[in-house]
Amino acid sequence: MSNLNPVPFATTLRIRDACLCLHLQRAARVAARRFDAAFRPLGLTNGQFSLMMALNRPDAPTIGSVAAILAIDRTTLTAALKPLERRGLVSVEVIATDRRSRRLALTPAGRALLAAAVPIWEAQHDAIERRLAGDAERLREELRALA
Amino acid sequence: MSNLNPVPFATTLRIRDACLCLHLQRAARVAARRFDAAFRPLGLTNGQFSLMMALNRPDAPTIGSVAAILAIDRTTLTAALKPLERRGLVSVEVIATDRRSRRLALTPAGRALLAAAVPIWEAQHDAIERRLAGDAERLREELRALA
DNA sequence: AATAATTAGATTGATATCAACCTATCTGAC
DNA sequence: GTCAGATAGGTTGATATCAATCTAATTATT
Repeated sequence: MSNLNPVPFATTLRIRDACLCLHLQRAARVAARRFDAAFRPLGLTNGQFSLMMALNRPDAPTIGSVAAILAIDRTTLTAALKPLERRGLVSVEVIATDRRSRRLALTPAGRALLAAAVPIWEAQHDAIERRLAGDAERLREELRALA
Repeated sequence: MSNLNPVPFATTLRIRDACLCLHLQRAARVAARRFDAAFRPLGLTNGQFSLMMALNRPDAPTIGSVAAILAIDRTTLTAALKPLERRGLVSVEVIATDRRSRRLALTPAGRALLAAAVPIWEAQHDAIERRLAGDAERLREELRALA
């Protein structure tokens, strides 16, 4: 009885072609692998690069605000900070005026590593933009609309 | 010495605005959360849905071919199959003519669950396409070019 | 037929991701 | 000042992700 109404193969093909979620996951995985490979000499992943870049601002942000910027769960960010803290690249401090909050900042070593990563990002990003059929800015707009 | 050449804040802003990798990760995470929430009553994630859909074809595919379709590592697929096998939704069998390979197939229960998931996908996908500023097909083309 | 090279997956270890649930802290209403 | 509600994070458990490394099986070379 459980396969009286199976999904027709034509439906599978239609969904596989159309599913923006799958297309996004695929493209995100490929891009992540590319950047991960490029950053590997520095011992960074693409996510760690984006996280550290989000901390490179005049006023040290909190966990919640960085999680919102990266569109990740707060608990994911808590976990992601651990290896960076262990390596002395990032500091996490309770804020005195609101002891619930944490102030996130790059250490000098973190700033130095980030500076070394920027040229790698430039090269990879140029390569990726060249692969696009059309306008990179329009793609970014669509991705922003989805996020 | 390690922060003699820090990354200027302007560079941070430029990279954060431009980085396609970050934009992709963000959009992929948001889309994943939406579909995960929609599929939750069925106990499926977006990735499990895409995986099962990839198995819904006349000729049972192998691990390597499905990994290529989904653009995931073979070892990731090996791990992803485990919970679906445990739940009796997917079967994994050694192929007699090439005992290195595995034949992946949906079970009757898997086909039934997939059929129940399709209307949920339809609704979510309509909602996502409505959020796009422009043409969904052009976005898919760009994502295909990147993957 | 023996052996080298290739191919298909599995295992291990590390990080990533989130839901569900928890604690600590702050703010507002009274 | 107390207490309820809201807010900021942390912890746990499950799955996701990949690199590095391994085994088993097949194919190609000789």
